[in-house]
Amino acid sequence: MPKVVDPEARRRTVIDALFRVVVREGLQRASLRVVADEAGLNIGSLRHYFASQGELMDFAMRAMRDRVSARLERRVAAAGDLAGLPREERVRLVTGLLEELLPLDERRRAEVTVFLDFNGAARTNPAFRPLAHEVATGTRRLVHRALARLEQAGALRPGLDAGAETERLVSLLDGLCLNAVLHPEVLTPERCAAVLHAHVRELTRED
Amino acid sequence: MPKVVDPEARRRTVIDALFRVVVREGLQRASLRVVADEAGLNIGSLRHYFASQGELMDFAMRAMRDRVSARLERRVAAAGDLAGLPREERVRLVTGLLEELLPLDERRRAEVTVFLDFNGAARTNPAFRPLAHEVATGTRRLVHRALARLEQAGALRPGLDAGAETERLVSLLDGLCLNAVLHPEVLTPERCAAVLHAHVRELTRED
DNA sequence: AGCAAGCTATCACAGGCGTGATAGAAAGGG
DNA sequence: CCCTTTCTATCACGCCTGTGATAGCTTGCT
Repeated sequence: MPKVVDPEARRRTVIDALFRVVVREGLQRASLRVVADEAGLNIGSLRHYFASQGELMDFAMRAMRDRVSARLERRVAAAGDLAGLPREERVRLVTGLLEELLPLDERRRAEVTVFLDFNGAARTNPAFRPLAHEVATGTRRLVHRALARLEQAGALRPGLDAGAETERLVSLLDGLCLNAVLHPEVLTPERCAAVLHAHVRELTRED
Repeated sequence: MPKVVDPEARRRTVIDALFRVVVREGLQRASLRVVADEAGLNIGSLRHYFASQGELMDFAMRAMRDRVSARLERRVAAAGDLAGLPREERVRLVTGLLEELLPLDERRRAEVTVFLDFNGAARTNPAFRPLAHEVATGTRRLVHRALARLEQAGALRPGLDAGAETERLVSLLDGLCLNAVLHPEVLTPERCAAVLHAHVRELTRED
């Protein structure tokens, strides 16, 4: 009966425009008017799909989380059951999974940039806090499981506390993201990956 | 001839108010009117000491940098020449210096919070970029020197690349700051310090 | 054809922002 | 005392923001 537009697709183009604006000019510049312009839409049209600014932001950030976590789960699934794999293969797979969290190409760079801005905003914006908290615990769980899988294979150096190492690795990854996004000329993707590799190598080194 | 107010002191009270606002409500909420209210000043009065918003921000961020770097230099000076000190003493001093960069008490927590917001803004605000870059290279230099001092004492594990370890330690510190500020309930000051201690211990461990 | 629902486009309003301009108060030096 | 400089306090302007309201267009079903 109505028009022929797919609302799902429309919302996707809008939040893609939002992400472009956030990456280019920051979250605080992502007003309804600016995003609408970026999407080539009229603001009234945009508001037909997102009743309010809060709704837009909420939808966008959930979409971002879904996109990333889908990629991570795909990667985990592709790795399959690690049981029976040789030690080096496990280390390689786990490292690849952790690399997925770093801004090593343009796509991941954009995602990480948005996440950083969003997390920063979540500190003072109560509306963002639940999702930010969820993402934080989600990555912790992922990293913890990654370390646990190494431990199961006996690939982890003995005497390491899994909890403490999780915290260390999570903070290292976040710090790498931060520096790679804010100072890309000093922390290039190559150096970024190299630091992660060195860290994992140290965790899995046998004495 | 004029009034009796010390402009230096006035500016300090203003930027202290600014810092309080940034910590409590974020950098983007730190408008001239809000900061003036927080300082108990009229906006016109505030503008007598800071001609524009840019000037206020610039002054505030430089003041923050000066405050932190002064504390760091004091600490370095207090440590004095490390030559001749026993290995464990060196490690202890270096660890203490690095702890100065973490939000382990309210003062450092406020500083780190402001710095994170400021750095985030610097990504898209050209006016902030020079100072943000300077701070970033400054911490790198500090961390690099700290590691070098350990190396001089033979306290560093052999086979470590100083440059790579600097990058790793800087990112770890930044990540710890980020998580401690954004998720204080999961990364408490104690855990934060513990992670740093574990890292330094690992760097200085002999096999 | 015509109705209804989905969609696009605009207008208006209130509120916050930085800033230029300006007027008045305060206070020490002549 | 008064004059000059510093300081405080307000007003107004233009811009941008989110949002409520509304009118008009498009499209497909009956």
